[in-house]
Amino acid sequence: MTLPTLPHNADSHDAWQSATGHDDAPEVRTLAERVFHQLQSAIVRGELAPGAKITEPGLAKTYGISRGPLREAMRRLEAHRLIERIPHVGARVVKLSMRELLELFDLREALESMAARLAARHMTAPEIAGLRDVLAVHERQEDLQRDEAYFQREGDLDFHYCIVQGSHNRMLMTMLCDDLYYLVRLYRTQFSASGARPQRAFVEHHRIVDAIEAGDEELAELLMRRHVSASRENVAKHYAETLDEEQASQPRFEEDTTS
Amino acid sequence: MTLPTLPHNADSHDAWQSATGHDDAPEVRTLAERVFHQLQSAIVRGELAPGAKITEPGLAKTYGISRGPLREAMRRLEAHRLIERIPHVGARVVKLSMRELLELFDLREALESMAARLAARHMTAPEIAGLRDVLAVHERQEDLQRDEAYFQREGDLDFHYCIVQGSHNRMLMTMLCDDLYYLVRLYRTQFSASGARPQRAFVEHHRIVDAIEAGDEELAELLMRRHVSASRENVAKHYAETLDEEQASQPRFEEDTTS
DNA sequence: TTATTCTTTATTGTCGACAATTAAATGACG
DNA sequence: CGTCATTTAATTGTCGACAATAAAGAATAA
Repeated sequence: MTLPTLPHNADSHDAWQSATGHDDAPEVRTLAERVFHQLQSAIVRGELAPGAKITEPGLAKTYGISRGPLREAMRRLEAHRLIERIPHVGARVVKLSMRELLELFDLREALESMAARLAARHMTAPEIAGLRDVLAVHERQEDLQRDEAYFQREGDLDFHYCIVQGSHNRMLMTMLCDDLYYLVRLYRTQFSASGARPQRAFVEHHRIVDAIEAGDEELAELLMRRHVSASRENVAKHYAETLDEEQASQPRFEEDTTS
Repeated sequence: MTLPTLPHNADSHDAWQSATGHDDAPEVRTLAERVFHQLQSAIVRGELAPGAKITEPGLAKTYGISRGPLREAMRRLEAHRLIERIPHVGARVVKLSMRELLELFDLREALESMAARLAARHMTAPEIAGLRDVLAVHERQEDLQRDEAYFQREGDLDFHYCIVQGSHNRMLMTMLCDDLYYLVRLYRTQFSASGARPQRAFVEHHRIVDAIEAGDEELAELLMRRHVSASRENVAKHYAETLDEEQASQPRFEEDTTS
């Protein structure tokens, strides 16, 4: 075996460790990454309509870059399930069906309940304090603008975001925060989700934090599970008719808005 | 190699629906896809050593293609967490640490227990019959080559694969079968995993199928949870010393084997 | 000798052009 | 008039070359 005569080992190895993508500063060192974030934001905000066709020349012209970086950005969007691609055909912004939305809730129920359990096991005192602060901020916001504002923007996700963060499980964090939460946000814009059960969700959040603070893994998991499940049932009931309309309406294609 | 006969879907809309990636025929319609599968197989089989540096010109020359398709394949590998990339620096085959391996088990516990619950709810009679067949095949194989062969190859994964399939949840199927299971297989080659609890796992598998056949969601979920958790504890105990060795051994870099 | 700076070299990021494939448009035929 | 084959247009897949960046090595000064 040859001697490790590489003096740069230590530094670069640490660099690889921290390269898993959870730095505070988002990755914007290349054109492809910048366009990826721009497109991701545009899709989640609804600026690119669900089902809209995406053409590479169109977007390349829009963002003033070549097709090379754009294709890489689109590959990442496809991996995050924000667009769908077919070889030699093209790409479209993903259009969540009711079925897929419910599937998404099942995933969240499984993963976030696990996150809550791990959070109850691993969260430190200052982390829990920070979580309380998040809830306090939400309380003021809710007190300010009354009803059904809690779920509207990032507020609710902030809470779940912190829980996942507290699980200290990097893979779980990546999977939920980097992948699924963008789909959740997309659904909210797509279904113009007026979640509309603010105070109840708010109470549930508090209960979950209580369980985490008490270190009660079982309870934290159970409460989070109910919380997500209740949200799922709420959506399923509220949009029961949407499922029918969806089947009835023809698969009308959104036109390309880029060229 | 035979030329891939492409099953051409007539209705383009159905094509979009089925484009989520669960066709029986793997997607090999483009160079990038072909190289992606080749690299994926090479990594999982250990032909590309964990931590080995990957250079684009090297691989492009090896596979006889340009850097364009290769970069797309690498992007997909990165999304599947089989390689790690740093802008302007390069890519390496992922090197699972013990911590990440245990994190992976937590994920599997959450997702597969949910899959078992959903399977108990949604699996049809013929699907359950097929699952029994899988177990029967395993029984013969185990009967043939006695010990610790069950976990070695695809055998164990086949079972879990079928359960996930039975959940009828597309997102769950994608997440487990297309993403995580390749990491699991990678870990087995990387840690040369002699799982070594064949008959017990075999019994557990049977119990799980029983619960699913009975339609007992709660029990199926609980048993699958215990099953994965037991596997996790088994690995954690068996490789408790590996964690120390890992910290002790210098982060020796695997050299590039492509050029 | 050791640390620092500069040079060199190799790899990655980006671009424009060409080839392959698909979907739509046009025309012929029953 | 409807159906099928052919042509046409546009988009995607692929390639090679150039520019930008970072790591490795050489040279200089303390």
